[in-house]
Amino acid sequence: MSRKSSNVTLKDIAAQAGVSHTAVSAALHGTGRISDEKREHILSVAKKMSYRPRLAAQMLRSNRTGHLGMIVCGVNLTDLMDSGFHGPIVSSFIQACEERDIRYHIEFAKEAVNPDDDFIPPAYFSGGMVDGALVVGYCDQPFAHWLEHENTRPWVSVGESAAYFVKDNSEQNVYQVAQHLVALGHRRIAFLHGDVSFDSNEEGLHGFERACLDFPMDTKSQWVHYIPMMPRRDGMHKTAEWARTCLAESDRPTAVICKGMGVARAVVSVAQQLQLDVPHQLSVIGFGTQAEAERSYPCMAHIQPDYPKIVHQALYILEQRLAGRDVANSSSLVAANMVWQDTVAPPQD
Amino acid sequence: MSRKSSNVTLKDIAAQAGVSHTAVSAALHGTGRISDEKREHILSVAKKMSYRPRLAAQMLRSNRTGHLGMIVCGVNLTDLMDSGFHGPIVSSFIQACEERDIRYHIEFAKEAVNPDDDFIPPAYFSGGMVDGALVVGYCDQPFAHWLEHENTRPWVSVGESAAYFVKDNSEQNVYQVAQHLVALGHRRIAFLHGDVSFDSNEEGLHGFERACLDFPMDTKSQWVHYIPMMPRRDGMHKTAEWARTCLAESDRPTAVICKGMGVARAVVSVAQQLQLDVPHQLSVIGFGTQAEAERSYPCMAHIQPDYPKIVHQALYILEQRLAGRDVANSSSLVAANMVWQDTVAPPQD
DNA sequence: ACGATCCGATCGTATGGAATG
DNA sequence: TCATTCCATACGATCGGATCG
Repeated sequence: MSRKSSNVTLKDIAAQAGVSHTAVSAALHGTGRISDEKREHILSVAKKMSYRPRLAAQMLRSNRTGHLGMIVCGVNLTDLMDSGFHGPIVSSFIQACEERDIRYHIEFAKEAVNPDDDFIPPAYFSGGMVDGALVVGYCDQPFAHWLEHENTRPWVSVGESAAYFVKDNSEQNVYQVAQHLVALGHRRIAFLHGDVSFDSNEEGLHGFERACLDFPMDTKSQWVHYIPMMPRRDGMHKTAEWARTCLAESDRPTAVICKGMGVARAVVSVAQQLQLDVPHQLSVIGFGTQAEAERSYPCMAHIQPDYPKIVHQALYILEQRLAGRDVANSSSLVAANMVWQDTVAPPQD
Repeated sequence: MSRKSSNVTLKDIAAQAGVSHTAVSAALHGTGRISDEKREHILSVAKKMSYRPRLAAQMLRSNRTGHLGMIVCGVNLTDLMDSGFHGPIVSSFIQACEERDIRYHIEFAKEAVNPDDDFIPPAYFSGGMVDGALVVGYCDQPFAHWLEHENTRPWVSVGESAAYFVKDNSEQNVYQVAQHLVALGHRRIAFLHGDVSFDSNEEGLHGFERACLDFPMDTKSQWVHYIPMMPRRDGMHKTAEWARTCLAESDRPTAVICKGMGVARAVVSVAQQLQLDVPHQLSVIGFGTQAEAERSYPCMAHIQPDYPKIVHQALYILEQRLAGRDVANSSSLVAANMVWQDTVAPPQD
């Protein structure tokens, strides 16, 4: 029976050390109800027997787990790691928890295939294996309802509005990118955006429109263009088509803001084929992570949501709620990091 | 006390339904010791009270968790998702488990900072929260020792040799890429490889060397070149430098095999600047995922380790061991998927 | 004798209160 | 009185054995 735990328990240590199992428990927890020399002895025995507490027993007994959860919604598992949002958020969460020695568990919300299926709540969260959780992305209706009405544990939303939430300030980010380009001398600026049914894309578009009103920018309707991202190859070809058309004209844009690093790469590639120098004759900026940007050649200027900070804020709010404290700011918008390397410069005539 | 579980238990349901708590348990499990009408009644009550079993209690009582673990080693958390290996493996594992309704937990091995620190075993694995685990990547010495001597649970290695392991067949993959290029008519083939202190890179290099012996290939020493990947920007610049030198010569290579998609992109970009047509005058292939390949323009030919299959095999072995069955093949090498789109063609004179 | 139902012990840990010196 | 030490119990689900009609 290879699955048998064969694990050392408190009793085993107690027997070995000649004390009661409660003494062992006390020793391991540093609750001061035991003499120093006995504690030391017990600890050494425990170490020798390589004792590991049984987490399930601890959780059951203490009715708190000391673990936090992350529930990821609305992402196709095939491209979790390619998602410009979910991937980095998950990654930042892991990193934040490891740094603070918080135990954590990540799970994925199951979306109902057809509407009359029973809703299946996230198992760890509803099974009491975590004290609270960050909920990432868009929750579908049954899940939102469940969170609201049947769930008693605290949670904080990441990326979507809710009672407690933290998200990227997409509107302001795009606005600032435009501002920066204008300050460099750009007037003709294009914006290739993503699906506006996603909040962040819609907000980004608003930011661009606001910039058009506030700054001396020339725009044409075909310069604000929607690129569908899926399937990916289509998206790339549509981008290239757009670029071949718009960049060939004499009053072509001098800068292009691209939602997505792939789109930005396609624009750069077409520009080079048209003998346009990047960045001096055309500046290009992509939304995406630093890693993606630096795997482009030339290294792409990029706007990267501050995922670590977003997660940090969300964890802070969650911990306040777990501690039963009131939270002053129940929501926050986090500014992105912008890096202007290699593909952005003042425009050249 | 918002953390209080406030969860419905078997007893609550029993009280509500006017039966004993064991009857409820029986009803929920379909162990046939209860009459159909009572079972139905109990189930309806349980549903109405939205009962969720307490996982910790189940695990404690039954001494088996029904959960599998994945322990990820030797990756800097900052670039988990950018790692061409760990990211896709984790992603495939999640997907495989979700598809099969296996519960799972992913954790990251803590590497000792200095050697005399006590080794900290992975908490979930050693805390009995999983029945067994896949161990991904290179385990450092203390961890390997712990797995071997202090651990009693079964595990299967992914990506490194061990008693039970599954990994990518890097040697054969590169060999086959070369074979394919030769068959297309290529003779002058370059290979930009990664750090050979990683097994997979070393094996890939061996595969290339074997191909050089077996097939009619012309090689020069500078065509087999090591590109350090970190820091990333340096890697890209070194690649570009190499390409500017080697692709300008009259007897330039007609095909380049690149370890890493960033490297491949840089080669394509320099080639285009040198007015070389890709793929007709230069074929380029990168190792990496389909998603990365399709975020390049033109879409990059690529070699993608078959991560889903690797994980599938590893899970199979693990499940065999958990069931106490003997495993016929305790190890396996998995062939990669190769896609020749857009950047590979027969050479043109 | 048999199906339906229930009781009680159990997993490993944590803790208030009792007993020890 | 006080510092130590230990006992009994509870957490929630499971399952062998006992009970009932």
